[in-house]
This record gives sequence, C-alpha cells and structure tokens, in this order.
Amino acid sequence: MDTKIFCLGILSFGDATGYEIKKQLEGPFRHFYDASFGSIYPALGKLTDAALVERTELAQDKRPDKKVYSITPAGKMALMDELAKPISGDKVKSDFLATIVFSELLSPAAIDQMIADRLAAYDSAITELDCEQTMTGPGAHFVCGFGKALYTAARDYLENHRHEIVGHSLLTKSEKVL
Amino acid sequence: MDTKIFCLGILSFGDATGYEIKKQLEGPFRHFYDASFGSIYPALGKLTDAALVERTELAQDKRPDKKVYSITPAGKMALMDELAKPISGDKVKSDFLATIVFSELLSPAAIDQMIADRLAAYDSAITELDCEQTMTGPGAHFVCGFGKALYTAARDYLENHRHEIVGHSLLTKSEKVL
DNA sequence: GATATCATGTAAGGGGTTACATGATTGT
DNA sequence: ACAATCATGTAACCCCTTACATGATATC
Repeated sequence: MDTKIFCLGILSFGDATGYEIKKQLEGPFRHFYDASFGSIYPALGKLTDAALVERTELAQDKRPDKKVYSITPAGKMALMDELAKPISGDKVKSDFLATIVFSELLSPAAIDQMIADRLAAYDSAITELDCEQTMTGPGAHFVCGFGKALYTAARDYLENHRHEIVGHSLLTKSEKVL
Repeated sequence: MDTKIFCLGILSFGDATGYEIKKQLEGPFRHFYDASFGSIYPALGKLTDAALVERTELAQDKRPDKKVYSITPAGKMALMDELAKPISGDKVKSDFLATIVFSELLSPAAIDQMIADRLAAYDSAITELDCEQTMTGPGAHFVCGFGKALYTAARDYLENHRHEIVGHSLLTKSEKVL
C-alpha cells in the first residue's frame, strides 16, 4: 500500500487537503504508517490525473489557495479493489533491535542509556495512543488499542529482560578492542 | 542503519560471504530487518572500497569463486561509531493495520479471512522465533524473545478484539456502495 | 524433468525522504 | 524577535527491490 492508496483511504472518510492528510498521519497513525509532503502532494496529483479524486480550489485571504480533494466513485472502487487484495506482511525496520544484536560492541553505559531512552519512548507512545479522541471509525479505535497492547508488551519485555544484554559488553573485558 | 552497517555488524561476528549474510537475514532477523542481494552485494563493494572490510577470493571447483569478507579495524571503528549514535525510532509499515482502519469498505467475509490469515501468520512467526538455535550471541537471544513477546501480544489482542471490526462493514447495509 | 542450493552480480525502476522555495499570521 | 501554524509544491538524491543473467550440482 503506497501513499496514493493511503490518501484514497483518508479521503474515503471525507474531503481533505494535502495538509490535512499529513496532519492525520501525525496522530496515532504514524506508528504504523508515515508519509511526507514530498510524497503526499505528488500522490494527490497522480490521483487527480487518474480521476480517482477531484480537486476543488478554495481561494483564501492572505493564504495560498486551499485545494480540497474528494474521492470519486472510481476512486472508491480502486480503493476497495486494493483493500480486497491479499495483504502483504508488515515491514519493520528496527535500528533498536539491530543495535541490540551488535550490543557487545557498546559500553555498558551506552546500553543502559539506550534502554532508558527506549522505555521512555514506549511510555510516551502508550500515552499518545490512549485515544478516545476524534478517531475516525471503529477501525481506528481498534488500531490504537492494538498499538497500545504492543508497546506495553515491548515495554514489559524490555524491563524484564534487560539484564540479558547488559553485562555482555566486550568493552568491560578490555578497554581497547582493536 | 542501512545495509552497509548491517553487513558490518554481521561481519563483526565472523567472516562471511554475501550469500551467507543474506542467509542470516532469512532467519529470525528478517522480522525486524531485511535486505536483498541487490543491496548486499553493492554494500559489500562500497565497504571494500572504503577499506572497512577486506575481501578474500576463494576459487571453487565448478562453482563461482567465493568471496569471503572480513571486517577491518577501521570497519569495526565505523561500526562502533554508528552504534553509539542516538537510535532512530522503528519504522513500521503495516498494510494490515491500514486495511483495518479502512475496513468499513470490506465485506464481513473478507474481514474474517484477513483476521484468520493474520492469526495464522502470528502463529508461524512465534514458532519460528522459538530459537535456541545457533543464534549468534546474547543479543540475538534477546531479540528472538522480544519478537515472540510482541507477536504473542498481537495475537492475543486480535483474538480478543476482532469483534470490534467485524460487524461494521458498510457493505452489510447496502449491497451497492456507489 | 523440475526445483532447490550454491554463488555472484547488474540495470531499471519504484517509492520515498530531505531540503529548498514562498509567505502571511498568530502565539510566546 | 522567534517559532509555530497554515498551505503548497519541486528537485535532488537515496536506498532498495525486482527481474534478469549465468551456471553447475543435488535432490525429489
């Protein structure tokens, strides 16, 4: 699922500008999907060319024109077709876990710091996902709960198993590795 | 962390060929990091150019020459520098969660199928991560346990909350959406 | 006879990010 | 004064994936 489809999905909930779509991606959604202006605006352009969305320009006082996008019937069909396809597995890229695999090369202090940072990050993610907010639809509610459950599990695991990675630094055995 | 650093990390455990590095990525690691030959071989080329790894060519009978890479002291330093940097947050791209957000556009049958597929995927991931295998070092052991904990939490959440997303399909209310 | 394993690599193309360019308004 | 919010867009670049190209050996 690329930015085009994601925009189509957001627009299926109601009309929005590119700027507003980006804002939606800054809420809880950003934990499992992200996109920058550099991909959103071109995506909306292509969707317009393909007549999957329609653009209405609203002139504004002392601001650039607002371009409000609406999904077209053809766009809704394209979205439904896409959603019906078999779903590809999640793509995760975790520099944190990679760093842990190679953590023998880190000082115990650096490892402790990394773990502390992570625990704090999990806590703030959990707080952020506590969303009885203006979340669009039951799907969004489920997704927030899902995210919270995962971050909580991650937090717990890290707290209960941190001892496995601290105390294995090769740097404790000899100051100089090289 | 890109493929170059990841290769450097793998090579810090011992010499390996590009082919062997790829194989490591097919085990439990692939749940949080992935790379194809199309990125591994060029990465090894650049690392060699930068003298961060050394290449030894081994002629083989009736097989292409094997190219065994070893990390150099400079490579080890580059790796350590990289690992010491503040770690960027995980990047997750979940088509599954995105689909759930937009699941009102799916038929109840399609939603059920999606959930069943997911539960099966979680189960096989959990089995796969059950690794007292030849995992390199304590870090890898931690990471496997971490992955297992997350997939288990995901599985449990999905099973306990699936009712929240089934039964909201707009398609149950009217056959034709358009 | 087909598929998997071993083993390397390249080229085209895809999809994205970052940084830049512009500019008024509102809040600290 | 300075930063943030609103609002759009482009261009350069990055990194990766997919598919291709090659080819022997072993297994089903």
